[in-house]
Amino acid sequence: MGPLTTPKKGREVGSVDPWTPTSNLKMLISAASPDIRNREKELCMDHGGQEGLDAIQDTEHGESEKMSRKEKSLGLLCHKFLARYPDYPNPALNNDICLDDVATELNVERRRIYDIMNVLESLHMVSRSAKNRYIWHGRSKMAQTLAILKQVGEEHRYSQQMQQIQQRLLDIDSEEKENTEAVDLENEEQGQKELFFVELPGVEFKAASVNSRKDKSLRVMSQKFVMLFLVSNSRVVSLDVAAKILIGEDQDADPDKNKFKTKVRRLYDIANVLRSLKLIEKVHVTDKRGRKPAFEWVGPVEFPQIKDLESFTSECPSKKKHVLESRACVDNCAKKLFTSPGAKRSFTRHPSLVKLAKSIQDDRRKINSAPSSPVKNSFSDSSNSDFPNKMAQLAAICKIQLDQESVTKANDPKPAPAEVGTTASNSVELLQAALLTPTQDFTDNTTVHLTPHTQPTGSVAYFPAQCSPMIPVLLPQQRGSIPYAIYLQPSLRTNSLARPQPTSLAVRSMTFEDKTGQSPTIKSANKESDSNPFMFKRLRSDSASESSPSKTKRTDPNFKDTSPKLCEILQARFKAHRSHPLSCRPSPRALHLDPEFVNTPGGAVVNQTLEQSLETFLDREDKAVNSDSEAGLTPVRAVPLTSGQLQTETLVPAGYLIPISQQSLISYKESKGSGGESNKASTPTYSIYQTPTAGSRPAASAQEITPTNLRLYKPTAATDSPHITQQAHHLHSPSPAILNFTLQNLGLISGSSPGNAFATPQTPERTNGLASPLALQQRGMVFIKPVSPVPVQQSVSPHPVTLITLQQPVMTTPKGTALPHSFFQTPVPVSPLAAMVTTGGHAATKTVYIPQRKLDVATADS
DNA sequence: CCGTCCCGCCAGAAC
DNA sequence: GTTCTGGCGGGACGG
Repeated sequence: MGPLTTPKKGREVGSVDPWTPTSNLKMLISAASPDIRNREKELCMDHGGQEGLDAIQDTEHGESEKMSRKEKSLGLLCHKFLARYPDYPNPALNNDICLDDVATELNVERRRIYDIMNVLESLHMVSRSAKNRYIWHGRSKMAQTLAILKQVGEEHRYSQQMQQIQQRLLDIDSEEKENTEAVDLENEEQGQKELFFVELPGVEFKAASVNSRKDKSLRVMSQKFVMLFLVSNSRVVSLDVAAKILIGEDQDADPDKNKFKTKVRRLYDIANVLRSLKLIEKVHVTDKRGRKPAFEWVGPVEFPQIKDLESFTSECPSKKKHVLESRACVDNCAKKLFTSPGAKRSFTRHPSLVKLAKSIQDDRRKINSAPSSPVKNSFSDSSNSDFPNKMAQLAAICKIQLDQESVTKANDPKPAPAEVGTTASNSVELLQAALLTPTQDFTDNTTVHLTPHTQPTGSVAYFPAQCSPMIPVLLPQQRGSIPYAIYLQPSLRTNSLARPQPTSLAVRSMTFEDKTGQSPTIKSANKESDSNPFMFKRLRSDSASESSPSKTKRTDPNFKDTSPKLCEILQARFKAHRSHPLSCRPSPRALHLDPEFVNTPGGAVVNQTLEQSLETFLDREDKAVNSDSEAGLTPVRAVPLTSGQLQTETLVPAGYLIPISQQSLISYKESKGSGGESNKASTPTYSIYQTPTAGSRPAASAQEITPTNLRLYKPTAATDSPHITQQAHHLHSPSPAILNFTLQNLGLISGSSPGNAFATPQTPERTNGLASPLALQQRGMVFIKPVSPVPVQQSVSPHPVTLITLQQPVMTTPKGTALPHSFFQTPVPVSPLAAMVTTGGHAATKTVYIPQRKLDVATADS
């Protein structure tokens, strides 16, 4: 904690006060920065020179009471605080910050510390690790954070808003109301958006539990405020304009004066901290009206990282992009994902992962032993460990899928129809979905979490989450050769970034919960009604497009959660066939979960956890199916492919179609094997949870699973190999990258492959039935929603949707993409996630964004 | 008088 | 119930 402060001079030492150290720091700081100097001068240094030190000391130790207001200012306090920590802390060291200690040492009330911490947290200079604790990150994440904030700000059109507001103020002057129009426009366009807390890639995590506070308004406000600077050309933002923009977003209307005043007060609080950070300086702008207080950005303007981020954020997020673009995005995502898969490497790279792995394993053990326990802590760990697994799984899956596909195609042309929803595009979709989801989720809350790549864990989480959401929505179609993935966005929202991030968040937050077991059950039982309101909403929204963005978004998070869960669920279902409901602890989830943070608004949601998400996911699917049919939406149809694969068509009004290589197919293993029951049944879910994957073999599950599945699904496939599959994919799939990826994975896969629980169970049933009929489908199948039409599905579902089969393998069609999707889907949440993750650590985040963008785009299009 | 913004009440979330 | 967080706005301070 205090190391920084260490050195002190005699004087300080002499001074008994706790301040001493601080004062030294101050001194240093002031020396370093003019701003500070000035400030301090005012406070302490008045006398002059050398004395400054003395003065400071004196003042400080003097008494708190005596101190003038200035001496007690938040800015000065922040300086003191900052002086205690290095700008670029050694991550290896313990950078814990204990609020109590800080408050005591700085001799201030805790309340004040919160103000500082909230602003610092908004810049990711600290992250909350637990109740009274924060972890100091210093400026190590600053560039990335600013880059992201800039992007988010751009997406929100802050610069435009600022201009509009300025015009209003100036032009019309205060009196005219005309502004309203502008405002309205803004609201309309932006409306949804609102922001979310933007999270950063690596950081996050912290204590899941802790994260949820409802608002975090100061944090969000701080980020928005910073965005304004980053977005504006002049780098100067007047206080009133900033206040208005911030007010507008939060709540429209009027609230006026008081509200404005309050906002301004807060802005001063934030500004003081930012000034201490030397990111802004106070200035004055003079317009018609006169001189107004304003702040000028004096921090960094360009961020190297941006590229990456952009790739993630901007690209994906970009809302505007056309569908085609979305495609591109997808590809990008896929690439990223794949690359990440290169993952293993990445794994190795990330030390954190390695470290985590152990802990994760431990956690898993714990989890297994104690199903009910949530394990927040483990999450992060588990997540980390999962990554590799996931990666492996993905690879394995890819391979398997390819093999299967090849095999199936070659050997069995049988119709996959049996399977409910098979979608080639699964993997892709998943990815996309994942991406999208986040966005949606966030919209509601307004906080965007960026969890980018940096941390694998987090990324992992993201993917899954992302995937899950997407999936439900999307239905890949494999018509002929054209594959598309459709992403449904409930509502398109402007905030692309937000969405994605949220997803990630959700995932992390999800971490898991005990609930899963229950919820799943319930859901399965009631798929429609209860379980997933979210799902429905999403679906609806997507399909119908009506739903409010926020809702959708929320849903997304769920999805995310679900995604991993889905995998599990699938597994569970499989197992369910066997039957067992267990409590499940989702070890795997834990993996995903990364606690990241989830700042999302609905922190709670996050917590809900994987289980829920899974449930939701399932539900969604079901719902989706149902809803589609019921609502008239067209959900996805299962169309028999030549090979017998089913294609799902989704009708999603709002959704976007993204061409994907093949989309993942979704198959419903269960349907075959267990038939509809599984789907319906929550049982499966249970089983899922219990199963294996999650619980029992956390780590292994992911990786192993894949392979296993493959085997199970199609032993044959193995033989064939990817080539065939590939070919097929190629036809369909557009992205070579994916293919490559898959190929690689295949190779990888071969390597790893322990069987998975999933696989096993499924094997018997499915293998036979499924295999033949649905080569592709089987493999990849992820499933999806299907509409009634689908033959196979019926068993599963009429509910359609849900299906998710475990099958991971399927993916083939879509080539690379497909594979990935399948991974996601298939493998239990975790595995897929893992895959995602791998890629993702970095990519993941980005990926996420992409989807969002797509969504956005879609929306736009739609 | 007005820009700043300290201070701390108090509600809500987290234990 | 207690503790932690943090929204919020009265009203003081300083120019």
